[in-house]
Amino acid sequence: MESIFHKVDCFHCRLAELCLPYGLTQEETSRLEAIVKRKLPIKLDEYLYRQEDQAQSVFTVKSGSFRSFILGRDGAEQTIGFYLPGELMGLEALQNGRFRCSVVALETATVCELPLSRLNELCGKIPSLQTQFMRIIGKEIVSDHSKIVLLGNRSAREKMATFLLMLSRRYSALGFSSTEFNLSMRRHDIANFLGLTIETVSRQLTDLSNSGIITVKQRGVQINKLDALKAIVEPCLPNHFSFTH
Amino acid sequence: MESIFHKVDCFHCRLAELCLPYGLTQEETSRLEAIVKRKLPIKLDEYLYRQEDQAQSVFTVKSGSFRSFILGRDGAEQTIGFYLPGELMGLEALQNGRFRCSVVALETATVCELPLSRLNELCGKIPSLQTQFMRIIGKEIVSDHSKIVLLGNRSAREKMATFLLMLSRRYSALGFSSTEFNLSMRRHDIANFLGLTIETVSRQLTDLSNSGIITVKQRGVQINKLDALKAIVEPCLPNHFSFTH
DNA sequence: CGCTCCCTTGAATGAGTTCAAGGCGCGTGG
DNA sequence: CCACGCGCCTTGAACTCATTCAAGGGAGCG
Repeated sequence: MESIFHKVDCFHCRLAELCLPYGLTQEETSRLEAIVKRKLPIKLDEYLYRQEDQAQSVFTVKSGSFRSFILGRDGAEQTIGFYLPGELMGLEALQNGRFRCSVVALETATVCELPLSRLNELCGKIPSLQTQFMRIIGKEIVSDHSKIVLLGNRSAREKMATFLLMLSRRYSALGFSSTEFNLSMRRHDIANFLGLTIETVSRQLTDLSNSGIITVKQRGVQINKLDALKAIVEPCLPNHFSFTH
Repeated sequence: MESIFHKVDCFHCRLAELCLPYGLTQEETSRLEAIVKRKLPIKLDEYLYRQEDQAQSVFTVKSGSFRSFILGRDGAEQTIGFYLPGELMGLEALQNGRFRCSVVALETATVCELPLSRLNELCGKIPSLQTQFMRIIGKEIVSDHSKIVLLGNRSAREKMATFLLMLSRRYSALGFSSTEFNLSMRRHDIANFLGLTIETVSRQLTDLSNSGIITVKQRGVQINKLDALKAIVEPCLPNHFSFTH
């Protein structure tokens, strides 16, 4: 039974420096480790949690990827974001202890579960954990603001290019190739996230492909002209922002 | 000189229960009060802070209102949000101590300045302050997600109706009328916030006005048929959300 | 009175959507 | 091993909602 759970070992986790243990001593890390709950792997299209669930915990992605979305009364979804390894999910629950969106796995994935009560408690005791938690929260807010900018006034082409560059950037931060990766999400998810239709996303991808900037093969994407892609996006970026790694 | 500064008295502040002191004892409140810095009033179109400024503090609105926006390299602005009394500004600085957007006053306004280092410190000492800070952060994240939903897949009419209802709701939480208020922002700001053009906003307002749902007179808005306005928006809302007060 | 800024209105244009059809890859079952 | 079906994606053509372009109105202020 034990073997199907992933091991909790924050200190040796390759994601530690993107995650809560960043900046903690080995001793502090093991105190954090002690509150992490093990969890069974989550399979494609399974829910990690659902909108309106009572929230006891937040979660970090250990492997695989997730999509979060909000469901309207009319049944329409709006995808809020995608989560890659090292990223923290469920922060919206800080408001009142309820999740305000649903999260599903885009592929088989594992997570670390962090009970909120114990995490808060520990933050009071370990100042550098408190600091790092705040940094992660700040990052979430900054990232949400970028999404607002993206959705607000950008053309389909700019949205698509930005989306690819954001992924490239995040994969590269994880030590993967920044020019070649697989999209774990469906076209439908991308479209919904970008505020476009699936047809528009498809057309944008073929356009970018036809101009030689990228190569698309199913879910696989290869960026051939990173500069050209950046050139599409650059004028929209705030000065403080850069896709240069 | 002293008289042009507003007095810091969190315990008697009418906004206390929307703000950080909520849930604190009188003694705890005065400890919080002690770290609040006085600040000169900010006039129309003046900056509270600018994108890329070093961030020593976060701010709560004491009176008046603000607009936050991100400036792109091409000079294009994207309005991120509007702030009314009791709301906390600058949380994005938690990421790395820099502001990631600019904030300008929409009218003469006053703020309470909270130095981040001292606030963090105090959060470690007062658990209920830590809790309330987290609640406010959670609220910010939830609100950003609502904006993403709003910008993602909504028609101009839905956007406009949602915008008016959001304001109505927030004014009512402040003890003002939920059916009659003045817009402190220009049409341009509304348009930019909603991802529309100024002309479209203008047309939507006249449409709503022509159908008798609202009355518009310059910046003044009166909601005549709250239900009709809600009916435009309802189908898009998540189940957990309600404009009922 | 004559500016300027802010907002409204009308008509033409266009980017993205909608509708419709077809293709491709993959798993299942004959 | 092939045939079939299904989910996912692409492509084309018509349409539509919001934008763009252009002009004018009205409040506030020197």
